[in-house]
Amino acid sequence: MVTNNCSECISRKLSIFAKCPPETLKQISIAKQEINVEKGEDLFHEGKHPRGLFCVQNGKIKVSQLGYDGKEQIVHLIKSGNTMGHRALFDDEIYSCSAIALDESKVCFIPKSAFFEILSDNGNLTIEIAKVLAKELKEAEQNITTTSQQSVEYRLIDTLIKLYKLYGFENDSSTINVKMTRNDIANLVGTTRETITRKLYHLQAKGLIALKGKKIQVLKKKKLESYLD
Amino acid sequence: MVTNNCSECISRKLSIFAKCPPETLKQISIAKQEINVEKGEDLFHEGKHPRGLFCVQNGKIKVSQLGYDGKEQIVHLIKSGNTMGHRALFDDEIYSCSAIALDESKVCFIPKSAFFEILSDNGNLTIEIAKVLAKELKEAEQNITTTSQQSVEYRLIDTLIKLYKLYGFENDSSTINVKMTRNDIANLVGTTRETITRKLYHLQAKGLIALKGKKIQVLKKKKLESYLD
DNA sequence: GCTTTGATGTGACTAGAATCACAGTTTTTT
DNA sequence: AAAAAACTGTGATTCTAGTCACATCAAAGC
Repeated sequence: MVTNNCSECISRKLSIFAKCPPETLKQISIAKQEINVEKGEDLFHEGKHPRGLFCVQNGKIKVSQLGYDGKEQIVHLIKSGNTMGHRALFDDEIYSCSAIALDESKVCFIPKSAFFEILSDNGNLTIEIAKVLAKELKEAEQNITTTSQQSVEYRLIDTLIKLYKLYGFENDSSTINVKMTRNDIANLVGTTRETITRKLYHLQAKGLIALKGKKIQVLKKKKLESYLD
Repeated sequence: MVTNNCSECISRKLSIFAKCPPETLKQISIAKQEINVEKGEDLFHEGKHPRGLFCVQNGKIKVSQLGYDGKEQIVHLIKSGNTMGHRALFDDEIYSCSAIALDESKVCFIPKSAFFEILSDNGNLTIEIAKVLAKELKEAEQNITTTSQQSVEYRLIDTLIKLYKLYGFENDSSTINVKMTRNDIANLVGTTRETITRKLYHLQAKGLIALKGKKIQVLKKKKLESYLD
């Protein structure tokens, strides 16, 4: 098995390890193992005990939790360079979320003990993690405000914008570069599948987007974004 | 002016500074200043630049943000020992929330520069903050799921339970020890004032609570909590 | 005291979105 | 290629909670 060195990982430059000195990267390279997940497979599961940190080399992953009646709520979307499981490692509890690949993904795993050793050798890294947590907390708080105050249509537009800001567009620079089912979109927006179907058609009828199977093409980006003002 | 030493502060034992060595406490005691706020006054305000960390000695404070049409959403409630502003300090942006006293409160303020100096001398403290952020993030994520999946009645019950778990009961061990307006409760639950009025009366009609002006007495704690199963 | 302001209660009405049921379509598996 | 499974679209219906309007009540100030 070839184990790649983190110093050569392009995704690293987007991650909390971006500014790590070579020694730290070496430590991580030795400690880590690489995992490939297929679309639909999970990396960790709600209720289980965290065993380490995940750092995504490439792919797309949804982090979601279940409501009391089993309905999924997606609380976070992950792309290259993002870490997963840092929340649970500090909270020191069982996972309150599951991570499921939306696409074939390559992920590095750093076991808990090795991770905390690396942290104790590198104080700046703890600060980087605090920054990520702070950013995620801000986003979550804004999400609460939006969810409890805005209509489904507003939240859907907000979500579409977040999707292309996160995963970008395809070569045509207008088709959002992610494949999600209507159900996934509903579980992200916080509504039902049927309502998402209707609202997407409504946005299409207004000429803002074009539906191409599971892909969504954004026709009027500026106008779409102006809806949030 | 008498400046109290943090080593003697009872609220400290509940705070991120609980396990700090005496040297660190001395540093903080010198750097901090004490602030008294009256009910309704604010400690910091959405849009302003963070200047430091707030640590609450006693009192009750709401942390809220405004939706696009000016409607308030309370995203956090604060009691003795809690810190405020840590999120903004790491996120390094303007405040996305305001902190307004629900009651007369005494708060210590540690300027940003002093705070980061103390952090660099004490690596464990950064970990404590990461733990707080992780806990708050978990709660925020669960809040998202509840808000987007549950009815107002469920969320109101959930909120009442959270209120007495946070602020406790009065001497009768049944009246929740906090005074909030119907509007505050609505902005916490994520609904309107009128709906909160109606739902509170409904819970009273069911014999679960008794309304005593701005105070709420919990008559059937077990039964109330069983609604969330 | 009286007055003003803010907070609360209540009814009538409306609408946005959930739910249910089923047909049609796409994707995956064998 | 056929069959099975998963996903999507659509209509009809229901209902929760938002909105509006106004009366009442409580608290704070002069």
